[in-house]
Amino acid sequence: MEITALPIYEQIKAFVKSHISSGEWKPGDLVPSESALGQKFGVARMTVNRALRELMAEGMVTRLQGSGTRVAALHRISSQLMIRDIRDEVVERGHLHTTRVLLVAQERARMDVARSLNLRVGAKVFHTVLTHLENGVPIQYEDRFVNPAAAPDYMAVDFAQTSPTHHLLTHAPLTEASYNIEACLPAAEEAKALGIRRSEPCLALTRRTVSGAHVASLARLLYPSSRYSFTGQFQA
Amino acid sequence: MEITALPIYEQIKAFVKSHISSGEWKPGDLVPSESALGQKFGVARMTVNRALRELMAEGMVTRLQGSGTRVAALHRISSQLMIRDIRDEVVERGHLHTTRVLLVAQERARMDVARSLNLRVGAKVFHTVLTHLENGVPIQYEDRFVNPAAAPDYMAVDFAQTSPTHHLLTHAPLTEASYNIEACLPAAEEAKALGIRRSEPCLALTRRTVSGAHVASLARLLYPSSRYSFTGQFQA
DNA sequence: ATCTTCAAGTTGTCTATACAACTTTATTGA
DNA sequence: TCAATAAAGTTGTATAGACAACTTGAAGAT
Repeated sequence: MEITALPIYEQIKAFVKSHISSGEWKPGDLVPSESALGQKFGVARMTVNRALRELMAEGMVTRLQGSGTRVAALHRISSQLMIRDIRDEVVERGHLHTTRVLLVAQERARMDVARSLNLRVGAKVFHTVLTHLENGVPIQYEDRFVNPAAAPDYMAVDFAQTSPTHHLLTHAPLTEASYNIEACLPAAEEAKALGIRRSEPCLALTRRTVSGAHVASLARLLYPSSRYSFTGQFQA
Repeated sequence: MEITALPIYEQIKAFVKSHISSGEWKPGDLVPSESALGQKFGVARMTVNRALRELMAEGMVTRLQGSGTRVAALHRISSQLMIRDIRDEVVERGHLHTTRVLLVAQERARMDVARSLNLRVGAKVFHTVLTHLENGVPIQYEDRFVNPAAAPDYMAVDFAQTSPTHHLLTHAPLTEASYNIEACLPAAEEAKALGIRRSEPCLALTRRTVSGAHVASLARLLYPSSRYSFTGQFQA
């Protein structure tokens, strides 16, 4: 006896999933057609359609109009990645978050910055550099350029209270983002700001965010490997 | 004149998205109800339902039965992460993929390996070490332990032809995975195998995969920072 | 042999309706 | 005043059907 009767489309999803993860239906195999499954379960085709459509969105199957539904060859798995405030992250762990502001300035865009922000060389940009500390220990060095058009009030923010990420997320709604993660050794001033040796490797996350018509921000976030790593998990 | 007439539900999604990303509808605001949007667009409620349901799956809105649809507070953005074969990745770039096999052995599990694979200390495990080369240049050092229960034929694989990832994905359907990304400096033998200096930082991806009831594999993948970085993008 | 055409099967979208489940607000009753 | 009830509005699920768009393979024509 079931405690909670799952909706039919969920039952169908579970049925297909179980055949896939048991290995009975292998990558490339045809999954029964919508009408076949509809008959089998005694439901309308639209119900099966929803089940298979959601399985496709989850990357379990591929569908081709006119051809059929097949078990996906790649186990593409989506992990819920968030662009989130490191302040929230620290607080969530029950720790103390503090900030050390190293630079708040209005500058003229160098070529690389201008290209990333989609501005002309020499255009006004906001530039901030700061470190985020967890219980007094530096865990992130944040070097950020902001497009004034996307966040005109950025310079007025008290970064001791409000993180750049928080201000941007609330004042420049996020529409698109791209990132790059690499390993590197810190430059002299970065090592000094983080309180680590220059030989300690770091994760460098470079992120470019778009808000509406503007490229809002270009950030380089540096994490000492001894104090931070990216982690995640997915489930099929 | 439109070249391709988007499906109505896509048009509705675009309509709602544009109001959100323009900032006109702020986080927490009520989105018009399904029936209201249905009337506005002159379509059935089911069509609007699909649009809003997909927007919820994308994290743009939250929905509460009986209450309504609201603009999501957090811009949660999901990125499609893949567990894929590095061989495919290289071939897709139009380059030559080769493998250098350094170790294929049956061993007894050390404590850390046993714990990760959910086995007893001293249990039989398969252990492979190899480097993946792109156009002759080493780009990944792969150190992997495999649970014999999940992939009994693993030792018979010709790793010059078939990558460990490929064999595992096809013989031990993936149900769950967790990963950790960190920066590190290579050990002596790793640096040697990759042909880099010991001072060159690397990305280390540690991945644990589960297949059905078994923990299938524990892999440590090492990428020289000068030759590889993780990259991705999302779109709201 | 090769190309064309056609038929069957499949997925993609949309409708109009129905009822269930739930939330919120207003009304009623004690 | 407070609690219970009712009503209105909203989302969740499911149906039976319809037509469009597309793929595939078979039959037929050249």
